Amino acid sequence: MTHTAKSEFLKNFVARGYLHQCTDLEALDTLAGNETIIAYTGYDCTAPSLHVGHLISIMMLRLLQRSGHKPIVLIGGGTTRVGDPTGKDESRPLLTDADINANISGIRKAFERFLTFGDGPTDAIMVNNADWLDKLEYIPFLRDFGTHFTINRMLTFDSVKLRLSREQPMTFLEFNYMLLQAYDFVELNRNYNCRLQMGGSDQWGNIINGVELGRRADGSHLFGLTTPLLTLASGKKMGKSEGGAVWLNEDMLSPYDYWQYWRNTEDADVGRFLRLFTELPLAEIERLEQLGGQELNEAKKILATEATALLHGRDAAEGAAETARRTFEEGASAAGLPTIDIPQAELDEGIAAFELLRRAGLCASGGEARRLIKNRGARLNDQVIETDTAIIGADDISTDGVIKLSAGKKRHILIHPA
RNA sequence: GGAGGGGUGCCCGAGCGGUUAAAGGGGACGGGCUGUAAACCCGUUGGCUAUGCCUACGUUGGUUCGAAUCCAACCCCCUCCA
Repeated sequence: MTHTAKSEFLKNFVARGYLHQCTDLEALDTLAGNETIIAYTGYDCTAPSLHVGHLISIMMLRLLQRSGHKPIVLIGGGTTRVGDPTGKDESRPLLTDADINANISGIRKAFERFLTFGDGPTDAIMVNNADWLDKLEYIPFLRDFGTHFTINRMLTFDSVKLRLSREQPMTFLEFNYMLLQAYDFVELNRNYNCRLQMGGSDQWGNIINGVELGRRADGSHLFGLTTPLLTLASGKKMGKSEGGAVWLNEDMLSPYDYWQYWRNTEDADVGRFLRLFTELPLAEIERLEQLGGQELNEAKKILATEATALLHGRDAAEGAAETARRTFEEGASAAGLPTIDIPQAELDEGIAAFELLRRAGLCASGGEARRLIKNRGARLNDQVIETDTAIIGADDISTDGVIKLSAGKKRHILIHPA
């Protein structure tokens, strides 16, 4: 990696820490300096929303667009029906077409926050590989493209090799995944003049296949670019918050909880995350990551607000910051915390504490709630709940007209009588 | 088709007739220390309108006072052979 990037896009790409591997950095840099690159990243639609694990690649597409190039978001409506075996020991359960379509519309939402879609030369477009994969004819496909793959080579790919070496089954369906994904690149190149595929480092093998297939089938010079696999400084996997996955869609994770996720970044990750997940100037980031000890918390708040603003908008981000400030720094039951409605009549009657914790979504079951209370981790209006059968009722409504229910120090819910 | 090995809780994995809601580890959650961090220490970890009841060791049936543990059939996975 001795090449020093000159193009706007790759200069920033490298400086902000997105680069892991590239098939031909020098040639890509030249291309980026001379013309508008059309590039794509593929997304499986196995869940109704993307999550923070996808964020680095979304930011990468955003950077691409802001550098004057054109992003294509490829939704894997077709490949999801096959299932990417990469990094998995077991086949995924096959999703129904209805599930897949519902997931596609959920996923679309997040992209609209980060990219500008439209018909212009650098406007992003979204395509679904089901549009061409579903129509493939078996024999013609095998004759046109199957001849460019040898089983010998396919067996050397990690996605296959790992599965086999661990004596886990891999079906022929899954084995075909890499052909189909490679074919996507060829299809996008032919129809949209797409030259570059980007993705996480775990997709390197799949990306290379596409690049090679394009060269063999069409003689095209295609490029692949990957980002590093992100793990936390402590070695843990990224993307868990108190209570589950960090989804991008607002209906699955509130802006407040999203803000909290970034606020709780480990010290050692702050600089890296500021570069990857915000658009603050690099000089500013360098200053922030110099902060030591407790002062680093200021940098974390900025990270949280900037990252949240990109996804949920500036207002929501500042609102979340303010709610957090009042909750954590003043210990108040700040408005803006996630809220649920409970009918006034039920509150008048009184609800058992364990039951309310479950209804509020703070605990998955009544038993879990009882344990939480036993461990002195449940609080009602900031007072520890002593017994699991305690009754919460209208008397507990504070002067703000709500009841604040907490599980641990960080998870709070406001109960609103309705 | 044949021979052998195997299917245990969120995951890995012990148990191989009763004291087993099932060792141990991981993960997760809560508490402590801190800075809403990491590391570390402690606790919890099937469900329920709960001193009891229900569900659970691939499935179904059987033996037994009693089965995750023994038997039978079936399903699935792995390895070798054809």
